[in-house]
Order: sequence, then C-alpha cells, then structure tokens
Amino acid sequence: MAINDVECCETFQTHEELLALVNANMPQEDKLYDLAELFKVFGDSTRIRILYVLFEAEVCVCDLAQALNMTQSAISHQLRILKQSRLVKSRREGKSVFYSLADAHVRTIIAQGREHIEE
Amino acid sequence: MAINDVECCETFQTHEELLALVNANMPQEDKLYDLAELFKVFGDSTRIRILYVLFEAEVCVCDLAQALNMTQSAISHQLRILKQSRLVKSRREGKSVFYSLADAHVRTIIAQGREHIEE
DNA sequence: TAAACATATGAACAATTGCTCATATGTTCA
DNA sequence: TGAACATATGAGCAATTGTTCATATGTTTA
Repeated sequence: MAINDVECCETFQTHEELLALVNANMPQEDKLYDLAELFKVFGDSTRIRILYVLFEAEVCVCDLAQALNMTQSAISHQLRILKQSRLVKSRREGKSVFYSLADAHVRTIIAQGREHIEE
Repeated sequence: MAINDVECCETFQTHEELLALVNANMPQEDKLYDLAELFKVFGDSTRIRILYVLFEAEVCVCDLAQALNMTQSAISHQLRILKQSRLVKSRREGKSVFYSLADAHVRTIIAQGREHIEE
C-alpha cells in the first residue's frame, strides 16, 4: 500500500488518482468564491425578473420598478448588485439611467437553468 | 394618448409594448421561484467544490469529506440540497452511498459561469 | 443480536441577505 | 440658483443560510 493512500469507508482505496484529478481541475480558491458569488446573483427571483425584462429591451429604473411593481429603491439596490457582477450595464440619458444586459452568458445561464427545472 | 399609457420619467411613453412583451415572455411566478432556488444551490462555494469533485468521478460521502477537508455532516447536508434540486443522484453500495452528477446541465451552467467571470 | 461503520438529520447559532425608510447625489429647466 | 425629478445608498430589521454538535437511521459482520 502506498504511503499516501487514505483509509476511507473501512477499505483502503487508492485515493491518489482522485485527489490528483481533483487538484488538477479544481479552480483556485478565489475563483470558486467568485463563481459562487456570481450564481448567488442569479439566486433571487427579483433579480431574475429584472433580467427577464432586460431580455426584451433597454429600460430605465422607474420602468423596471413599474413593470415589476416594486419600489424604486428596491430595484436600484438590485441593479447595483447586477452591475457589480457585470451582468448588466448602464447608460445615463438626462435624468434617467437605462440598463441593459452586459453579456450573452446571462441568457445561456438562465436558459440552461430553465431547461433543468423543466425536464 | 392611449388610456393604458403610463407616466414615467416625466415623459409619457407607450409602455404597452414593453409590458406586453414582458408579460408574454416572463415565466410564471412559481417558475421564477424555482429558477432562483436552483441558482441559489450553485451560490455556495462548498457545493461548487462538491460538483467539481463529481466532475471527475462518482464518490462516496467520506471521500468527499476528505477531498474537501470538511466534516461528514457538513457534506451530507449539502449533498441533500444538491439532490433535492436534482443536480446529483445517489446510489447505495453496502454501507457507503455514492454520489454522481445527475444532469448534463450542471457542467454547462458552471462552464458558462466560469466563462463569464474570466472574460 | 450487538458492535462498528457510513450516512442522514434536527436544533441552535452566527453570518448574510432583501427590503423599507430616509436621505444623498445627479440632472434639467424655469 | 432653486425647485422638481430620477437614481443611488446607508442604516436597520426580519428572514434565510451554512456550519457544528448530538444523535438517529441504515448496513455489515463477528
């Protein structure tokens, strides 16, 4: 038995291969954290609804608030989070700020999620 | 001005089109909730790490606990969540329970997320 | 059947999160 | 410049979440 083998489940298995594969393909700690942070952003139905509106058009904050029947403040807080994760971008036009999707990945990720829950 | 037009941003815009589009393509309330719940599952680095291990092989709970240097209880709680959302499946073999990916969407979703944060 | 092992789960606690409320910042126009 | 409008943001609170600890359930074997 190799010295690095690990006892597990009462048997002695060669975990070296698995651990080597895992170590080789597991992203760095900070990447894993960023990835989880990104999916956390998708993990709120208000933000998902905002993204669905942005699938259709570039809209200003008060349009979003009206379309989703929520306060301007609540929407603005969520847009901040969406913008920080670079899922949406903004453009000021006079007093209004227009938001739109920043990235094609947004649609793919939501589409895949939707496929998953519907199968 | 049509009676359904809405005042917003001090101008009177025709929001009918936008609202119609949004209503036509926005999933039902419960689908939105399910979608957010699904992405919440991806929104934790422990669960992401578990999925990365399962990318390589079917493994038992204590292997996962060792590979990720966490307690069996913590891993088991997380596996429960992953299983409830049908991202992993399990198979008992004697005293051990082996977990594996349940779905091809898992890889796609994580790959898209990774592309997003790395661009 | 009893002991040992592998896994699952309920309770509890600290940490995080989404909203509200109040207010600040930024822009336009009289 | 000051008033009105659009958006952003900090503080606070209730609700949710990930882990730990203790213990329950399920399986094998002596």
